[in-house]
Amino acid sequence: MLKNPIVLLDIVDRLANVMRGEFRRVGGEEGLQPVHIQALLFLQQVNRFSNTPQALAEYLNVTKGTISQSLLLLDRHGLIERYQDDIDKRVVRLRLSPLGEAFLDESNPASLWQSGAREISAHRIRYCVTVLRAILFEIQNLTGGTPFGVCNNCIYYQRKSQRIHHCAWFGERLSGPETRKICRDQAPKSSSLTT
Amino acid sequence: MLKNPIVLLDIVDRLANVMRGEFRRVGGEEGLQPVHIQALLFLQQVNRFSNTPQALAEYLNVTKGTISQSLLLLDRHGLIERYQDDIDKRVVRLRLSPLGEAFLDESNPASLWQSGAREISAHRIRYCVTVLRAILFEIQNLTGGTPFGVCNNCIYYQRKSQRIHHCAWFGERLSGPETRKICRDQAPKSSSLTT
DNA sequence: TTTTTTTGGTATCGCTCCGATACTATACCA
DNA sequence: TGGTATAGTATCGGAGCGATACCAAAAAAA
Repeated sequence: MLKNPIVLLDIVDRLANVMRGEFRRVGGEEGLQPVHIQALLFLQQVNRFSNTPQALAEYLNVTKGTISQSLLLLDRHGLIERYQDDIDKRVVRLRLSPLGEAFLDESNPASLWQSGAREISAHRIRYCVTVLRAILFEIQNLTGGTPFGVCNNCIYYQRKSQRIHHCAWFGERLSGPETRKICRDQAPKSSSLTT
Repeated sequence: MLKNPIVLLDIVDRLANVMRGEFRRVGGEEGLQPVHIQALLFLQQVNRFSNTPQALAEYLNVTKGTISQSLLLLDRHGLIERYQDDIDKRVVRLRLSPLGEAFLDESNPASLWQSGAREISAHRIRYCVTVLRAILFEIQNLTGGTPFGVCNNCIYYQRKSQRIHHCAWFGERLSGPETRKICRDQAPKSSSLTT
């Protein structure tokens, strides 16, 4: 059956279009475009190894020049902060400003999605996440794209004890919340679908 | 657990961004933008009740003025045909031209997605489709959006015999292939998740 | 019927995303 | 130490997109 994947693609695309419209509506009050909302959501969820313009550009699949302009606008609006990396002085680090965090908290761009998914069980959500992650990872392999993913789903993630988390790739200890954030250098474990 | 839906939204958005980039690549050779590829794919899959600019605009979540320009471009490229509706003379009907069909066949914008989903079983794909459809339908209810969906998943779809399909909404007989196309006036059956 | 309102689509304008290119500064390497 | 690669910025042009105004046809109202 060749057509089912296409049906899935249709739904994914349409959901994204709907959310894009929602982001436009949410951001309109602040003069923000959908892409800016996506950028803010990215910064809300990315870990401290991946909060750079380059990573954001790859995540949103745009060029670094493009994202540079978007960041300029977000900076002018006071929604993000940019600071130089200590070690590599070429690298710019990004984070939400208090204003940016407040904006996300108040406007909650994902609230429509959350409402729409309210009746879906956590198990079904997780199932979909697993399947879509597998597709995304495979596509990233095919196109050579950066394999973004959640930290604790990575082969370099090590849980040394109840409270000690460690990344074998960057060689640094991780806090508990950090292990649930998005990382750009992710090498996912072989997926273990539950059905 | 409030965060899992957000994770799913992230993946849906990112998959859409990746495919958007792929559409840009595919369409670039013909001078087409991602939105034009999406429009062609829509026309490839929509049924004869829903092949209008208005429906396409709602599907892609853009205004009718915007989609009118996109259709103008596709028409200039000879990829679509526009013709007047017999009954309501305000309505413009759309269809892929032979050139448009050939373009989709040759370039196959969804091939990357198909490759990425190759290893996923049909069952898992269907499962995801069902869940995402439920979310999409719920969101459409909340926003008052048009409930697009596949014809044979609609409460107005009636299978009168092995080969006789009927739509109780439009009051017309349907061919077998038609029942698998997208319709804009869809009222989905209560979802029956298989797990 | 005639008039009014609604609806589907088009045309035009301005804004801003976005890719492409060129450029700077830092880091890495031989 | 000089050459290359990389992270980011600046600038330009093309094009999507929303907003508005407009037209024609249908539907509703009077």
